[in-house]
Amino acid sequence: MMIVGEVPNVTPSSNGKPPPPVPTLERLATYHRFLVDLSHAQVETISSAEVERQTGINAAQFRKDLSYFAQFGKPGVGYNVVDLRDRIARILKIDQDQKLILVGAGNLGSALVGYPGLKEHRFNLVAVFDNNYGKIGRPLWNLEIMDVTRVKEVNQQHRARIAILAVPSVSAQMVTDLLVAAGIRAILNFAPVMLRVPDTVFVRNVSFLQELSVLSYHLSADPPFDGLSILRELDDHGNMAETD
Amino acid sequence: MMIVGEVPNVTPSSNGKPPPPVPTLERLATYHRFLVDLSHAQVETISSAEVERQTGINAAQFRKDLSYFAQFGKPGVGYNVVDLRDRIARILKIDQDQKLILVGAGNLGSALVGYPGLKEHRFNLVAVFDNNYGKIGRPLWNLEIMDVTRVKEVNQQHRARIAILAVPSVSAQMVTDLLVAAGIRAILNFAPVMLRVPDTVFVRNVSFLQELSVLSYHLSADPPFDGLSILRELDDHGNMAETD
DNA sequence: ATGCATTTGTTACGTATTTCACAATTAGCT
DNA sequence: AGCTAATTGTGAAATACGTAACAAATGCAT
Ligand SMILES: NC(=O)c1ccc[n+]([C@@H]2O[C@H](COP(=O)([O-])OP(=O)(O)OC[C@H]3O[C@@H](n4cnc5c(N)ncnc54)[C@H](O)[C@@H]3O)[C@@H](O)[C@H]2O)c1
Ligand SMILES: NC(=O)c1ccc[n+]([C@@H]2O[C@H](COP(=O)([O-])OP(=O)(O)OC[C@H]3O[C@@H](n4cnc5c(N)ncnc54)[C@H](O)[C@@H]3O)[C@@H](O)[C@H]2O)c1
Repeated sequence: MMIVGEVPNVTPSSNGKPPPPVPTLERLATYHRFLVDLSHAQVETISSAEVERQTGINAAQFRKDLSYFAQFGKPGVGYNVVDLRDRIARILKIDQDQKLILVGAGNLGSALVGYPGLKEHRFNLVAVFDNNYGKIGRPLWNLEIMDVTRVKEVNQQHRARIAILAVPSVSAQMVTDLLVAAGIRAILNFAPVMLRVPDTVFVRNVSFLQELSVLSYHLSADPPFDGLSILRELDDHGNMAETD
Repeated sequence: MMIVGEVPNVTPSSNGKPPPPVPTLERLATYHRFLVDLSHAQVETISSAEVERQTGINAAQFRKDLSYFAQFGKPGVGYNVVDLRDRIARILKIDQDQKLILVGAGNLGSALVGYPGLKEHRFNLVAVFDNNYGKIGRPLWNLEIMDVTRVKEVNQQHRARIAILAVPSVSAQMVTDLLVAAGIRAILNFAPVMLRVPDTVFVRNVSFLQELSVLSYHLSADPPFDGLSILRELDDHGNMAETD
């Protein structure tokens, strides 16, 4: 048994090479998004140095991240934007439709169900569940909210492997157990609790309160509001003037 | 100038000691939440070993995290739950009301405005902004949506230092510049883009698509849906049976 | 009061991740 | 074809982070 905060470092198709670090995988998704934008802007090729300039991610980091998978670029030239975009999509398996289910059709869950970014990344939300009888049977965007107790039965049809969990903290573990029993192998958890899952199941936690707390800490050295003194040093894009 | 993915490692009140790693700060927020729950359950004291059992975070890690700040526990006894909870709150500056503003009263923004967890952590949302004239002037929960062009003016009143950014990617940089000009020092960014900010401003990104992509990658070694074979090994809490 | 079982705080160690630095590769130019 | 400027891919060095191990501190039982 395992209690999960981070995803365990397992290699898909365990070969000889060292598995890519999880931070590399996270950045891969960032690169993908960035490359999508570049491709829309008709940019043909890009160098690692230019990636650094535009994203702030160190150029060597970018190259090393890619090196875990294959060779993508041409020395002296750079990377073909469309090619790299598609190859990263293949690595992350966001090049083909992937089914998702969601539990918890509340405030946050409803926002997620209507989020077009999911489709754009080929995540296909196929079912939404709740335990509130006032909600079950009602439509949410293009889906009908279903009884959470039917999740196993319903997922025998869909065979989704990823679930989004957007229920209150107190219910999160209970629902997780249902999801695991329904064959779910990966959970994106929005409740601020650590879930207990078998070690065959991956969990990633999203916690805004945690993020806000970290920001709050970082401000704690500062005066409550530094007035507008700093603003005099800023150009009209809000950036520091005169810095390289 | 700096383009931010992670928060730079600056110590509040730069003294001699090494600054706490950012992962430590993230876990601190997790401990705080956990301690709140324990205090509600009337638990008086807890040992690092028990923290490990209940959260999955290594006991030595827990002790080391705390050691960056002060001594909190008694050897042979453990930690006083309420005391530790409050001292972590002080470290993260979530022991006193902290003003927030939010830009982007869309799907996600609306869910966030109504999120009671904010108040519980003493984050006090004081103003909401949008650029859609159909929304400006309308109420959202207990606030009135204001014109984003007024953000600087309005924040001269409130003097909030933290902003939540929930606008579409294309607008994110533009709005960020307004926020910086309005004296905002920390941004929680939900748009899947890297923001350019002066290095006096902290940014943390929240990206579900990135999280989903990492999960997607981890499943890529597996068969599409591993049927129910695995379920035979699970007890009725969905946990692996017979694993230590 | 002493001894024992427990648990902390911290130093030392090990692993993971990032950054550096450079040989190797490519395209364009003459 | 050979030279040049640009840029990759990658081992090696540097940094950051996590884990283990243990002396010091505490409370409890006798
Ligand atoms: N709203 C936000 O902006 C926000 C932000 C950060 C984190 N979160 C977290 O996300 C989760 C959901 O937040 P929310 O604001 O949407 O809450 P909510 O109360 O609006 O929605 C929760 C939904 O879950 C359903 N639910 C409760 N128990 C259930 C169960 N056992 N099975 C199935 N469904 C069940 C409820 O009926 C409700 O529809 C919470 O854990 C919250 O802490 C929310
Ligand atoms: N909805 C989700 O569940 C979800 C999930 C992940 C990420 N996101 C991200 O969060 C952001 C918001 O998503 P959403 O679904 O709420 O979008 P949305 O379109 O529902 O809302 C965006 C809001 O921002 C406002 N806006 C646009 N330009 C603005 C500007 N220049 N100044 C002020 N306000 C402006 C719009 O009027 C709208 O009200 C997007 O970047 C999206 O990618 C959303």
